[in-house]
Amino acid sequence: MPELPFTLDQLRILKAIAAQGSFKKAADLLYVTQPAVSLQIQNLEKQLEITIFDRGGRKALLTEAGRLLLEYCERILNQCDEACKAIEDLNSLKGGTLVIGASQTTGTYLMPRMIGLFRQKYPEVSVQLQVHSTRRTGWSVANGQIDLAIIGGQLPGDLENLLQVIPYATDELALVLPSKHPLSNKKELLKEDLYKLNFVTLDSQSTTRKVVDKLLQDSGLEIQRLKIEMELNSLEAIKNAVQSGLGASFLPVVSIERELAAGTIHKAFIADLEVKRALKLITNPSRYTSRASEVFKKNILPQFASLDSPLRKI
Amino acid sequence: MPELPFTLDQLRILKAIAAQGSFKKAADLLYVTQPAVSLQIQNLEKQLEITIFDRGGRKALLTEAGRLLLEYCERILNQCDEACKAIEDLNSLKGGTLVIGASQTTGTYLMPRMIGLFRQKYPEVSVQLQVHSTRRTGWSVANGQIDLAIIGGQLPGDLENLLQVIPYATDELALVLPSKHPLSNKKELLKEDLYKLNFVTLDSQSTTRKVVDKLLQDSGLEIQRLKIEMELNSLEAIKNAVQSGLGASFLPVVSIERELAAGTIHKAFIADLEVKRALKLITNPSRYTSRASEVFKKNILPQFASLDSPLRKI
DNA sequence: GAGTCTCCATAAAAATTGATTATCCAAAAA
DNA sequence: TTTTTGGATAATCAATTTTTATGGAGACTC
Repeated sequence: MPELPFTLDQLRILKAIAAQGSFKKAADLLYVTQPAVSLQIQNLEKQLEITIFDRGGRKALLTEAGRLLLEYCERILNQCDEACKAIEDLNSLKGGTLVIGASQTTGTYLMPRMIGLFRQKYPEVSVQLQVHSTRRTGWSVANGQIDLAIIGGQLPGDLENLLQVIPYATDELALVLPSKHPLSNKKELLKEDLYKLNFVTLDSQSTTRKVVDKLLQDSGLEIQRLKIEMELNSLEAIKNAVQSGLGASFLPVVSIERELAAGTIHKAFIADLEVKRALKLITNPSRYTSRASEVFKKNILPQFASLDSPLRKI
Repeated sequence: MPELPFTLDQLRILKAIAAQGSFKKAADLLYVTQPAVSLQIQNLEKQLEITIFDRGGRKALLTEAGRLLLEYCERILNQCDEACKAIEDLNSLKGGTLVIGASQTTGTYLMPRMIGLFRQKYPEVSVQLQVHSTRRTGWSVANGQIDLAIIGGQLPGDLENLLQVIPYATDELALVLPSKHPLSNKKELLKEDLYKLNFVTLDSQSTTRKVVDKLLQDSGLEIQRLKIEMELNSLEAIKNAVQSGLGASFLPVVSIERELAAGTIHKAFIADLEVKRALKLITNPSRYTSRASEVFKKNILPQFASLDSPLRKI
């Protein structure tokens, strides 16, 4: 590993002298004394074993070696300036990348709106959204591939301790029926009515599915008695199936806002049963938090947080 | 003029850490202690107001800002390395340019051989030859446009003192006749025979012409009695004129070697008259001497110098 | 899970580097 | 000539950097 034969300061001085044609003027320009520039140039010449300036006449003129060095000097200093600007932009959120993680539901129905808001405020920060399972998202946050994420499922125990988990919002999983289903006229269903329905569900690996199963089970239902018409792996597909009258399903309300408004899907109420899950914000406290990430968490998320979230208070 | 927010040393350290994935290993690589590395990175982070490394785990990982900076860092350091190499090449004569000045005669007949020899030894140094009048060449040397030059005439007095003038070689100006000229049979001519000749000469502005006139005059000849058939401004043109039988001329022997060997031109000897002029090497002592110029003067010129030149002794 | 190791941070002391003031010298300008 | 200007040099002084020594936190080992 070779020693560096010059410093940026020396290059800066070299450039100044070349521009001003004089050691003294360069010194004035750089707000140092003339001996300082003299010594630095002498050091530079000694270290590179070249003569850079002809000091003979009234003006300090570059030698051939001097001209050669000046060329590189300008390039190097330009790169330095550019680097500074890039860093500044990053600091002032005029650049950089924010990587956000989310589970299927949040990623599909919530994040686009949030990211839109963020980009409106900081159009020069590029945002990347990664939709993965809770588990995978958790690991990505842990090893820094994702800056922050919102998940709806339960993290593996080891990650639970490693990451910072903040309750963020409550996501209601509504029971939805085809709008022309006989039961869609009843004001309120009973739990037992569920056994009469044909369900279209997410596949059993899905976090959302597990959450729903667990909540139903906790409320005293025997989930093996529920009839499952089919298992699909996309919420959109399930929505279409329900609208086509193929069956009922538990779907996040955020995912069916449009359909409810249009009346193509019916949301049913069940006595003594609310299927709700907590959405959680996860970050990695042991990692550097980018400015963009910070701002997203402080300014964007709270606007979508539920009232009981700690994020509301900020 | 903005302060530089980082030093090359810091960039070097940054690069080393990024490459090694560890502060300690970087320290070892750079032959410094680990705290030195730590502090420099801390300074860098403080000055740029960014976090560069996540120091959490086993390895030091770059943050987004770190990666951004590293990119510029590599570019900058590469430019530095390149600059060093270019300078080294210049020092070791593996690059650079040598600008040589010469008058018409030397430039045409002597320099090409010298430059050939030089380029054979240092093929990577590009050589530029500028053929101009003695006067103009002198000024070019004075203001540094030419590294060194060989002239055959007299410099203006002021330049004479400013420049270093070293006798370099003696250039004989031979009286040449058409080979079928009646006088070309005589073993030796008398001075008076010159009055019988028709001369083809360089134009009267030319340094060589002035030198010849002066030497003839000094030897007692009345130059206004010499018959001048025509004045041309090119030695080659004169050579052709002489070969065509149009007249006689005084020409530098170096310029007619080939013609003498071929017998197309006759060189006459004149009793008690030798027309010789001194070729002189001129350099500018108050200016930086490039390595190439140095080497040319020390190693190439002597091989072509006459025995009485100081350059021979080197 | 206690012990050990590794790696980074920190504090104080030592060394190196760089800047300044005060002259000096040489060359250009008057 | 004399004066002026620009650069070199020397000694002092200040700042930065490096080192030594030490502490603490996380990661492997048994």
